[in-house]
Formats: sequence, structure tokens, C-alpha cells
Amino acid sequence: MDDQMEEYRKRQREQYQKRQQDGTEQTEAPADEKGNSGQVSAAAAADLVEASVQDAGAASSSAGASAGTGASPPSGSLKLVTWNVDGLDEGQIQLRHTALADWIKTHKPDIVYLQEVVYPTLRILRKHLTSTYDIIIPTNPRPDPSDMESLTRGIPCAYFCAVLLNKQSIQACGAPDSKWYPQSCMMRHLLSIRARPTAASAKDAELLLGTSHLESTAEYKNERVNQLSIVATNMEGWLSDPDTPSVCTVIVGGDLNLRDPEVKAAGVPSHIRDVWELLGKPDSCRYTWDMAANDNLVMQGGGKPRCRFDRLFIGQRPQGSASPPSGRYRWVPQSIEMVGTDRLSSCGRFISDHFGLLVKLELAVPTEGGEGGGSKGQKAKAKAKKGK
Amino acid sequence: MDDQMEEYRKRQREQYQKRQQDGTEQTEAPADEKGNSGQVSAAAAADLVEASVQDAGAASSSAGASAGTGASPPSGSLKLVTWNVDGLDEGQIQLRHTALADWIKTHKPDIVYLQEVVYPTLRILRKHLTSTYDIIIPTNPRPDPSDMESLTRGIPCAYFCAVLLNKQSIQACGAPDSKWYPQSCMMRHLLSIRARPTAASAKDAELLLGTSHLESTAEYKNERVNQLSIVATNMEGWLSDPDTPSVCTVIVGGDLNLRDPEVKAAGVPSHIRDVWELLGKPDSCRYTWDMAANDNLVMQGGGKPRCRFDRLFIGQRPQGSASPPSGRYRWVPQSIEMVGTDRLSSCGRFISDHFGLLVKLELAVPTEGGEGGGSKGQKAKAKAKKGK
DNA sequence: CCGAATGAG
DNA sequence: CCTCATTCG
Ligand SMILES: [Mg+2]
Ligand SMILES: [Mg+2]
Repeated sequence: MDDQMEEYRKRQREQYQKRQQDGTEQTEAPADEKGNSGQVSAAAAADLVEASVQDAGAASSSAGASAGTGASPPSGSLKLVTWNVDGLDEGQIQLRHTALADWIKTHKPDIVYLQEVVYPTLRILRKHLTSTYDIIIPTNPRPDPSDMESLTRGIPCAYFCAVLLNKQSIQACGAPDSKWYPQSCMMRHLLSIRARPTAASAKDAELLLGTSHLESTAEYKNERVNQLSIVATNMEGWLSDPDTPSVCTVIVGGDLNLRDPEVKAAGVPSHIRDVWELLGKPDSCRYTWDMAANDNLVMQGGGKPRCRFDRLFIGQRPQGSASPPSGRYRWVPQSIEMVGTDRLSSCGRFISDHFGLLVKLELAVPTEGGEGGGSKGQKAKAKAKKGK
Repeated sequence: MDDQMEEYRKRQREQYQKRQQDGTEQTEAPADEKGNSGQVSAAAAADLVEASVQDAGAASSSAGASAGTGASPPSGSLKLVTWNVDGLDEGQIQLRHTALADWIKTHKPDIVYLQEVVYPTLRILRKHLTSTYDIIIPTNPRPDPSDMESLTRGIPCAYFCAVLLNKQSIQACGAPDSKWYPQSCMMRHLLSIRARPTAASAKDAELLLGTSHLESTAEYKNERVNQLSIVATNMEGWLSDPDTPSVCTVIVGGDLNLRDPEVKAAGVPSHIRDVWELLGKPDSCRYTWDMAANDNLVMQGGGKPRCRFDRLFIGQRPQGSASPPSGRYRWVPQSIEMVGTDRLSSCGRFISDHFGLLVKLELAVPTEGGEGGGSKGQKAKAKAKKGK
């Protein structure tokens, strides 16, 4: 049972060593090198024979559920979940990831951030979700063998992040972006995509969505802090990018492997907030990786560590006087809960060694003369204080 | 043989635990609480029965050897050695430290920085060197049991730093200062003393001398970086202290346990220089702690690590137009060599697991119209470049 | 008093 | 994919 630790380490090591050697050999890359915007289509997925075979029935999204039509006042809600789904644990992988797909079909989140996706689990997700979700994975930069820097990171990535967008409620705008942390020895990356809700009442309130799996283990604290700084810098850039004035809110999160002091160390600016903190730090979803509550992974020796590894950061476009129209919108967190906390009856294990975090957001228009709609959670107050 | 490692760890742990408990009990403190300026006199050393019993014959110092008399042009040379003498290793301690005292009597350095002095070895040094050297050890602040912060550092210190000043060539000015790093879990401290050469030709070129043993082991990198920052801040303060305008040069060093990246991390200002680097980074004295060259300590498992743990930093008082007269002097490193590299014939071991660093300095007066004397080493050039 | 790896809580 | 302590090269 606890050769999983060994397995984990082994895989990390294998990948690390691999990049030293065969930086040029493309095996099964998470890429698209076909210019299809990094969004996986059935056509691009040559390795995917079962794609679209068994799509879930069309799920009605909750986003825009409260939306009016046409020029009605802006309104809308979104559900976002982030989850490290532990594709590196091969035990009951089929059962666990079928259950994950079922969970997604049942709860119909609008946005799904996944970490530790591997090809076998990607196939499962595609099989069940292709008709209802766009599945976005990182591009895999083609390594240039004469470029050492490229060689150190351009190799096929054995596990990676993914963003799923509910086709009914939200759609990708433009190509996703994959930034590979240059100093990572675990091929960690930041996967991001701009997205627009489909509901007419919310379609002008675009989001910049990003997910990442920051460098793991205490040993790589320094690199993880660097990576978080990169994340924060990207978030700041997106929040002030004049090319995408319609983006009002940036949400980046995932398995960040963070210990609290590291957030300060990274210098995350104060206007970028931790969603769990914004929502009052509920104890019920503090420890997203908790060996006392989840025995998918068992420490040798019987220790029961737990950590708040999975986090979401949110930033709102500044509302300067000269801000674009989207500057008046903001997606505001309303609630947060932990998911995946039940054992699967089929195998007695959990979907992952991490729990997921499910966050509900509502669209708010905090201009004078009344709330634009939906922003009546505890978050509304925090936002009002924060707004200039 | 390699229960030394165990011993080391054990002692460190004991001390750490001790401070949690008996913060108030004074055992054998390195102190003077008698207001004698921290400089150990035979009278203050109640535990020292053999003091002055067997003094070495008066050694003629090299400092001022080249000095003229009276109002002749400033000139002078000084020899400074820094050495972690591993008093925590009790093996052959008497032989090893008698050999250390012999080395000092033979080479007659003007300034000696020692680390890991313990009471038994202090007695040996006193026995052989009291008549020829002033032996300065840290004050031991009396802990106030109601003051938690004091409790964490005010306990008797089992091993400590010392500064020895050759009575013939240099004399302490005022009281020494002991700064205890507040976050140290090893009771580490910075021991400093202002000193004036006795030679008439150099008596206006005072030095601020400091030695320290920074937090050991890779594990305590962060605390060590903090401590180095404190050292650098103190050096800057001394270099600009209007109360001691006669101090022209500050030299602080010892067993700093540094790995190269930590120096940057500590933000040591660029005008504070590493003496070994100033002198061209000679390979012959790079590794002051070298298991390949010194088997006083043997790693279990047979590893042969080596590090440049022992370092000296030097800073010169800025020569602003309004600078005091001493601003025109500077003690300039001329050469550096490693000492203690021979096995003792008596026991086949080395004096310490660390080698010592012996540095020769000469007094320079780099004003326009010719060198003031002595500054013709390779260092003179570096100084000339550095001088404003 | 190294750094990487291992083992136990 | 925890922390500490220990082992091993
Ligand atoms: Mg994992
Ligand atoms: Mg030592």
C-alpha cells in the first residue's frame, strides 16, 4: 500500500532523469502542435479512440441560471471546482476517475481545474465528458535539441493540469496559454484560458482562469515560492492587460503545495486574495490534503499529516475612473466546500488523496446606486470594502 | 570514532533543551558580571587555578615591526588568524590545544579569532598565553526569568568565541561587546572589540574586530542568513560610527558555516568584502573544512565533504571629504594561508576539524601623492580600485 | 558537521 | 506527499 510513496518519488525521478536524456523524443505529449489552440478536439487526440463514444447527456449549467435575457441587468452564477485527482496513483484508477466524471456530470460545475491528470485518466474524462465540456490541457513546446533551456523543460509531460469548461455555460476565448516554470524539476506549469459566460446577462463579465500544480514537497520550497511569484505576476498582468478589457476577474488556483509562510515569501500582492480566506477560513475545508480523513495515501510509519495545499487566488480588475466597462463587474465568491470526502462504495477508496474545493461565485456590479445582482454573500461586504 | 557526530548533535540538543528549563541557573558562564569589560582577568576567572602559572615567554609581535617612531610616516603590519578549534571534540583535547597554544606562541599573531572554545580549552589557553595575550570571551547576559526573550538566550554557553590580542602589539579599547543572535538555537553570538595597535606608527589606525560562529548545518540556513545580515549591519554601523572615528578598518570573521548563495541572500553590501576573494581566491585555502584533507572528523558512510566555512569580511571606513583623519588609513590584506594542516606528531590528529586562516595586513594611507606605506600587495590594487 | 536517501511517527 | 531523525556515500 505504501509503495505509493515510492512510486511517486520514482515517477518524479524518472521524469527528471528523462529530461536530461531524451529531450527530443516525443512520446505522448499533452500537446497540440497543430495550432488548435491547445484545446483538445477529437481530431487532435490521435491517441484517443474512445472519444465521444459515450458522452454524458447534456448537462444544464448553473451559470446564467439566474440570468435575464438580452439587455437585462447583469447577473449570473458560476461554480468552480479545483481538484488534484492523483492520476499518479494507479490503484482503482478507472473506478476513481469514472467516479470523478460522474461527480462532474452530477454537479455540473462551470469550471473545473484538475491537477495530476495523466493520459489514462484523460481518456476517461474525454470518454464521459467530451460532449459537455471543453477539455483544455497544456501545449507541449517542441524542444529544440540545440537549446539547453528548452531541453530541460520541453519533454513530454507525464502528468499535467487541465481546465474543463462547461460548454453550456462558459466558453473559451482565444487560445489557452501554457507557461512552463523554467526552474521546475517536475515539469510544473501554469495553464490559463480566458473565458466568457454564455448567459446573455453575464457575457460581458469575462474571466481569466488559470490552474497550476506548484512544485511539491518541503524540499522544493524555494522553487515553489518562485513559482507562486510567477503566478502572482501573471495575475497582475491579466488584471491590467489593455488587450482584454472585458476580463473583470482572474481566478488562479490548484494544488499549490503551499505552506502559509510561503505566500508572504512570494510577495503575493494584497489585492490578490485567497478565496478560502475571503470566505472566513471555514475549518470544514481547511485541510484539502488530510491523511487523518483520507487514507488513499498512507504514510510509512503511520503519521497523519494534513495541509492546506489546494488554494484559489482571486483578483478583480481595478475600478479606476478610466476603467473599461468590465471594470464594473466582478465575480464574487459566495461559498466554498470540500468535495470528494466520501469513500466510493465500489472500492472503499476516495477519488483522490486530495479533496476538491468547490466554490460558487456570483456576478456583482458594485457601482453606486445598488448592487448589480447576486452579490449578497458575505463576500459582497469584503468586496465593497475593497472597491476603490 | 564517529560518535563525534552523535556527540555534536547531542551537545547541541542538550543546550537547546537546557535553555527551555534552567534559564535562570548560572553554572559556568563565559561571563563577566563584574563589570570588567568582558576581558578575562585572572581575578575574574574564579575557576582558573592555573592561570599565569606557566606563561609563555614574551613574544615579540610582528605588528609595528616595520614601524618608525614618534611622528614618522604611518606604517605597520598585523597578522590575524581565525580558527574553529573544535573544543566540542574531546579526543586528545589536551594535546590538540596545547599544540594550538604552541602554534600561537610560535607564530605570534597579533589577533586571534577562535570559535568553539570550551572551558577546558580556555584553561589551556590561559595557562600558556595569559602573559602574552589578552583573552576576550563573551559576556553572559544575566537572564531575567520574567523575560521570555532573555530566557531563550541568557543561559550559560557551553562553547563560545574568543578574541586574543597580542599584548605587545595591540590593545583593546573599551569594553568588548557580545551580541547574542536572538533566534539562534545554538547560542551563537558576535563578539567584538575595538583595538589599537601599540606601534607609534600605527596607533591612530584602530580596528574594530569581531568574530562569530554562525548557526551550523544546512538545516539552519535561514537563521544563518539572518545572522550574517546582523553581522553586516553591525559592520556598517561600526564603519560609520561617529563615536569611534579612529576606527579605519572593520574585520569580522570566523566559522560562518556559509554556503555561497547565502552571502547574497543576506544582502552583504558590496563594500564589505570577503578577504579570501580579495586575495584572488587561492585554491590552497578554499576549503577550510575538508574531510578529504582532515580526518579529525569522519563521516559515517565514508563521504568526504568539504566547504569554505571559515571566512573573513573586511570593510574600510568611507573616505568622504569630511572624513576624520582615520579615514585615510586602512589595513589592507596582503596574503592568506591555511594553517593547522599538519598532523600533530604526538597523536596523529589535527588541531581541529577546521583549518585556520592566517591573514597578513599592512597599513596603507591611500591619499594622493604616494602610498602611505606597506600597501604594495596585490590588495593594494584592489583597494585603489575600490577607493572612491 | 556534507547532501541525498531512508525509515518511523 | 508531512516532519524528524538517522543512515550512507
Ligand atoms: Mg499527488
Ligand atoms: Mg565544529
